[in-house]
Amino acid sequence: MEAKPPDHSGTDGARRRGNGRRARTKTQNRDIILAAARQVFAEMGFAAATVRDVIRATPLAAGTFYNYFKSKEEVYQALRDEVALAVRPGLRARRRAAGNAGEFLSATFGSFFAAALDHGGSFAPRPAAALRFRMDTPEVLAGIAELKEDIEDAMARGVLPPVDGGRLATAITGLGFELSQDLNGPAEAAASTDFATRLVLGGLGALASKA
Amino acid sequence: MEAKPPDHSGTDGARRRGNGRRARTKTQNRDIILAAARQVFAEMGFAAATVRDVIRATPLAAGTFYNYFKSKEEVYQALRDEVALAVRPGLRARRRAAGNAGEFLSATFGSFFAAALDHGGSFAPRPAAALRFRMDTPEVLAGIAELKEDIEDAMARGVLPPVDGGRLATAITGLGFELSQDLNGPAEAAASTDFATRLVLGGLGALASKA
Amino acid sequence: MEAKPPDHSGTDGARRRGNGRRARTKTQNRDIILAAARQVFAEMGFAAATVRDVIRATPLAAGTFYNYFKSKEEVYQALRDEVALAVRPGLRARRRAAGNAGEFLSATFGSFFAAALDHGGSFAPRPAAALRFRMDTPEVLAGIAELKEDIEDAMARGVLPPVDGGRLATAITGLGFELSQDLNGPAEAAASTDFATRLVLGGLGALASKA
Amino acid sequence: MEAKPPDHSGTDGARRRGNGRRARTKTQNRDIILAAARQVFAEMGFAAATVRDVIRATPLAAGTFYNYFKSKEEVYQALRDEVALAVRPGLRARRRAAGNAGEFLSATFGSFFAAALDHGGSFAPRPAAALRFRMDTPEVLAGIAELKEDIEDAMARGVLPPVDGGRLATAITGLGFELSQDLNGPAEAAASTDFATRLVLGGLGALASKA
DNA sequence: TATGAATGAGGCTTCATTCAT
DNA sequence: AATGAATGAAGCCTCATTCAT
Repeated sequence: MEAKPPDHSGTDGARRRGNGRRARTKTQNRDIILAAARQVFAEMGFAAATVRDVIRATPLAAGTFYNYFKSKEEVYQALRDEVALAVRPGLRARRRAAGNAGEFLSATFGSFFAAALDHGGSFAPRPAAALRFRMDTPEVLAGIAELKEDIEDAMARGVLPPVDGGRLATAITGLGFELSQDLNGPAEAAASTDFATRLVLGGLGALASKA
Repeated sequence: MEAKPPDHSGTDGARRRGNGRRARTKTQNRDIILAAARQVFAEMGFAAATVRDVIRATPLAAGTFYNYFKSKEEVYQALRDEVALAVRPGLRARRRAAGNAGEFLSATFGSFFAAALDHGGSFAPRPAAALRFRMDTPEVLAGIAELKEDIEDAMARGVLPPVDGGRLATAITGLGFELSQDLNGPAEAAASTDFATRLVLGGLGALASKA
Repeated sequence: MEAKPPDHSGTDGARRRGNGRRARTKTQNRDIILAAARQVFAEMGFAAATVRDVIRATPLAAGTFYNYFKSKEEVYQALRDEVALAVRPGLRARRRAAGNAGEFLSATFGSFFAAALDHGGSFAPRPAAALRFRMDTPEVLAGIAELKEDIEDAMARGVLPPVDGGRLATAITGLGFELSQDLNGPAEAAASTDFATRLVLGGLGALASKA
Repeated sequence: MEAKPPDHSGTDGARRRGNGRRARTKTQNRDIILAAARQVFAEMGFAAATVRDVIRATPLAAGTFYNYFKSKEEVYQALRDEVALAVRPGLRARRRAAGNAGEFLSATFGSFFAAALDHGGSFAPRPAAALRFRMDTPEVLAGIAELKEDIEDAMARGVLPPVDGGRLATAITGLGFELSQDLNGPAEAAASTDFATRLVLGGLGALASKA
């Protein structure tokens, strides 16, 4: 129970005043943790990640995490909120503005593959145990939910034919993830966008003529 | 080091009351573990489940687990392989016998969803924190490779139109896994099979007319 | 989550077979923990002691503790039970056999000071923060409860006069503890026994003649 | 490093709404902490209480605690000293003025129990796991030393019989602390005073007739 | 083979304490 | 002085895995 005073001196005498721990402001630290969490969740998946993993991806001390979040889940929530505010409005807008199914789909797949590329292999296989995991990070789950909504909206507007919206969203999601695994550059992203868009576009026609 | 099923019932077949030597038939323990693992993974999700959880769902001792599997991942693999082994041979035959794209696709998706259903939740998402994951075990990877071969074979036979075979296989795989996550009964499996088959069928038409 | 295998090889090649960890049997380990707990509780008091403190006073690994007890409190219970069975029956017998108040009291104080001496300063001041703590270890609490019972029994038998039994037990307890703090040898124990016995004996007379 | 009461109200006397400079009178924070500590110790026991608990029971910031006290123990000491300072001078006077042993003892025990009562549970045992403890802070030790002096003085004056003065002081101390643990109101304090006084009074007669 | 106790790494969280502001 | 975020030691406990029997 007797805590020893933490050793702040360290081994480098240049640490003092100004660029020490006070160089990191409160808001900065929150962002540092969020950034680390995003990366860690992307790399090893939310379920496999531990709070310690997040902390380790940070210059901060273990206890500092708990000044900002009570648990891994709470970080997750914050990430959701953040992404919801930052990434998705644009995609939503494009989808909502889509005048036809092709625009809707190419916006969707194009964004998805672009994001996958940006995340530099975030969705790619891990070496761990030679297994391939695919984790739904916060933004992904939120994105799926939005996709579902947008599909329903598009159907209501006549932009998409009236097919099974839930399955369509699921199908698009699966297509997107699987095709994003092997992306190796913008050219492939474009080709995959084209492929997926046409596949689903054609499929929609077939589904609509029957349903 | 690879887990091998025990071949003999050992020396204490009379240990359990009531059914004599049947109580210790070979590979029984392996099956006990697999059954427990399937249930535990289904109940709490693969990521959240621990080896201990699996053992606890078993009448066996902790050490016994390691006579059969090296890790949780290996059990999972075995669970997957079980499906693959049961499903693949028949699937291959049906695909090779397919006279048109619809038969090819419905055989593929139908088998896949049936297997997913049989495996009662092995693929299904877990509540909240236990997010979705997917593992490509060797057997599964082999299954995907087979799909690719079969697609090429079908194209050569004119059963499928000449599109990008690699992407088509990938697309079908993604569609299959994603749609299999939410299956809740045979009716849904049939509906998903129908949906996926028509989607890809229509898509193939669209892709073919351009490519 | 990936645990590395514990290093059992150590640095001494003579560790193997026979005198390794299997040299400690299950029951022995339970006793080892109990003995360590008794000492730790006596040294620093139950409330201040941690499970880690107990483990550290042991050659066992941290996790082993939890094979035997769920918590500090559970050890405490076990200690109570143990002491109840081992130490106190003799004292009880002597008190119950006491033919007069003097015998009752000298048995009580004599046992107490002997135990204090045996415990080699268990009740003595700690250097910690220059404060003196007096903790009621399990045996102490149980002993106090028994003292109360025995007093009532003795009053019923006419061995003790009918005074306030609760306060008498408390008074004897306080006297015992305080006098035991400065004991430096058997001679002092005897002198303190004599002093306390006569003090209370005389006091009883005075209390009885008024009450 | 010793905690000193702050002497000035500082520069921001107008900081709290409503009562101007009175809001920041000197030593106010020290008293706030002491009051919070008294309550927290009473509620959860000294051992279980943490500095954080005390701070949380306060409107003050964590760091402020350390402007006044170095540790939990120091707060406890201050709490004790408070009593001692309030009680000792009067007690001394009464003891020195005592014309007989009864007056001497009832003054001693009466003051002690009254103080214990005033301190509302500071000495009382906590539920279950938080066991009893007693601390002899410098002030308390000084009080005991004073008792010893007063006893010798009383013996010299013939007010107390010539018995072992050291042991008598110790006995009175132990009696006092132990009986003070269970006090629940003024009536009990009076009863305990009466009980202890008569017990020791009678005991003194017995000890004297032998010694 | 099966058993299950032992192991110790490591996850989670809270704590006492410091220190820039 | 007062603040309160940062720190990291250390408590608690569970886990995967080993190994003597």
